[in-house]
Amino acid sequence: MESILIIEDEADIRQLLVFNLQREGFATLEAGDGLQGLEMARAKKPHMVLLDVMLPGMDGFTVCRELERDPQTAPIPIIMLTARGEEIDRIVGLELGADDYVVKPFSVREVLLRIRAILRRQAMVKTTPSLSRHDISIDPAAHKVRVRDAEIDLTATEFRLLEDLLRHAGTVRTREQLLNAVWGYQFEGYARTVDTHVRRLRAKLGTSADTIETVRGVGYRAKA
Amino acid sequence: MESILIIEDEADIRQLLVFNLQREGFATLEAGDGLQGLEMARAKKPHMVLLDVMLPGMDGFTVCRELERDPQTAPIPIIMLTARGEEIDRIVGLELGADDYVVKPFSVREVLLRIRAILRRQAMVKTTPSLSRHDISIDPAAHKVRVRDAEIDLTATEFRLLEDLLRHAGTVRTREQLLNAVWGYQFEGYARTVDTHVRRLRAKLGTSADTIETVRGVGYRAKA
DNA sequence: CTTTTTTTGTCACCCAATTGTCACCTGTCC
DNA sequence: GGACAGGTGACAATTGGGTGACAAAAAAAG
Repeated sequence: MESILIIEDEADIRQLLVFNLQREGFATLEAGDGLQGLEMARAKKPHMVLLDVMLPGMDGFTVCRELERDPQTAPIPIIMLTARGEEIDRIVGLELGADDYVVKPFSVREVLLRIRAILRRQAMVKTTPSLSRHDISIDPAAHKVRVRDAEIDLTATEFRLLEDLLRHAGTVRTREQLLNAVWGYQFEGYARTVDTHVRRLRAKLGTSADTIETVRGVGYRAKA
Repeated sequence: MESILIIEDEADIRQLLVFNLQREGFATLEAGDGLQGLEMARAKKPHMVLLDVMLPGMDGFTVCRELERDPQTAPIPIIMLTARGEEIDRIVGLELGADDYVVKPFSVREVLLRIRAILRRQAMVKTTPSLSRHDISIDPAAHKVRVRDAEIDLTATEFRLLEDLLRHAGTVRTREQLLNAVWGYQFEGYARTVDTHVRRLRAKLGTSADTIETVRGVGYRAKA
């Protein structure tokens, strides 16, 4: 679960954020001043920091700079909370290495949107590498598949299925596992739906169809 | 070294700016009234102009307009110095082509930050390369698009959409990603707005419409 | 300022591709 | 042969994207 550290001296605002973030499924950490926040960030390595600019003791800019300086905490994205909407604050904040800022008074929705945007952006960076097994190579970013240099057309589901099998090449994947990975956890349906998709996939793979092996009584496996 | 022209009649303020800018490593040019400033800008082609609104003779707005009109000086960014903090001044100033403004009395730090911000922004635009894929070439700086040597007219949104797609040519972009990149992260609306804009974009691209491919169940992709 | 034009975001409808399901077939292993 | 697991063809339901229309919003013109 994603943990978020809130560094904010006003208890009301902290409460508000904590309540809403938890409701949205985030774990929260709280700090009432800059120094405490800095220490907590170092100790707990949260996935994100919401940082108020106006803080007693060490101000938000300083905290931000410190977080950026420590290689341990530098990768943690920071969203600045600023009371004044002046351009100057924005520039300074982003120059410091903050990833985004929200101007107070903010709507909780806005904060959530930005948190999600940043997390998504991060998730994207760890882009899945392309895979090659035998004559099949897939490029998840482009969503393209080539069999022996010929590009083939797969539907979205077929693509995810093939990707999962290749990613676990050499390992048997049960229908259950495939349903979870390809269809998602909430999928409740006919287990043999998998069979149908494997069939369609094999048909499109043509001569390389045998890359996907049937393991009788267990599931399917891509040749290692 | 970056040279900055200061057009300001009050000697004290000019002094203050000159002193601080030089300390920060900028070269400075000075003009005490509008006409002189205009001439100096034409003659010296500074990298930036700090322009007071209230000037004897020719006022700042007029100078600004003149600078914008002359192709020789038009690319030079202008920061307006205004005594009144009224919204109207700001709008007029920016409408005239000024890049930013600072309200007097200003802090030197603020002015420096804005100068740096603009120079950084410029550096960014400069390094934004123009793109070409297949028959389409776009020039982000000039905001122009050519399809097979014929210039076509795109709206702002269409342009950003095309730019994003081309910049990620060969990679599928989900509607979500496009909304983030083209519309901004705070956009929360109908995801299929993207579809409509893709349609409009394709219509304008004419024969090259197929450069933008639909990846069913995933998103859109520009041909690599 | 008001009016006009352009741009933009939504929506409803349509059609085709995709998908899940089932009944039936085939092969394998006992 | 019979039981069982998986393959297969067919098919209906669903989904996803294209499209035209439209009103709100923004920009430009007067």
